[in-house]
Amino acid sequence: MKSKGKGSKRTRRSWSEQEHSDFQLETEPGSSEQEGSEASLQLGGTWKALKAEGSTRLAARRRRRQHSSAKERNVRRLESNERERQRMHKLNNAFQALQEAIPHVKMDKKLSKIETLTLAKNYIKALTAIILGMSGACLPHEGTQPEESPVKLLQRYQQHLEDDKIGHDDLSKYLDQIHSFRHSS
DNA sequence: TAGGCCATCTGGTCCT
DNA sequence: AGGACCAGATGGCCTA
Repeated sequence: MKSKGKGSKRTRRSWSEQEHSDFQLETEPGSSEQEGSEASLQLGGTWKALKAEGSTRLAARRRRRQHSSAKERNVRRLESNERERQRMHKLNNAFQALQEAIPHVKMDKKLSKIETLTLAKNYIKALTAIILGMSGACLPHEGTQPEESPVKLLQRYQQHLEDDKIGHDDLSKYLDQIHSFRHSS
């Protein structure tokens, strides 16, 4: 895993750190909040949200915001930041769990998020191909049964574990990917 | 040094 | 109304 200085992530000027300069701009009632928001959007280079929004909602939100003081908004923003941080941490934990659920990967290297998703997708496809192949082999009729429940498929898979019927394209693809990850690390 | 990846902040929208 | 979710922006760290 990459060693990333966690403390250094807060080097960007935060909302609360900007509060004094921002609040000084709020001298004219009714103009400060929205203008500040638009200015930040302009600086950010995105007008998508503004274009998409109706004027009614905008006005409602503007009224709502004007009722709260700068201090209250500051507190809500900080709370909101903390919630977002926790949400992202949970998301990262889920990514970590997913990575550990993929065999032959967790000991090798830290996968990026896109690598984790791609590998998991291929792994699922490989397992699905194997299970479908096995279930098809022991069915009385030709072909597979798409309507068969995953539970039944899993049961068939468990019944035929000792048959070792491996060798599908998806599995090869998955194994190739594992191999490339190992060699790239 | 450029590019990839990431954490965090932020404002908007959706949902309960 | 407030929290969850989302996407854009920003800046730091790491590696080729």
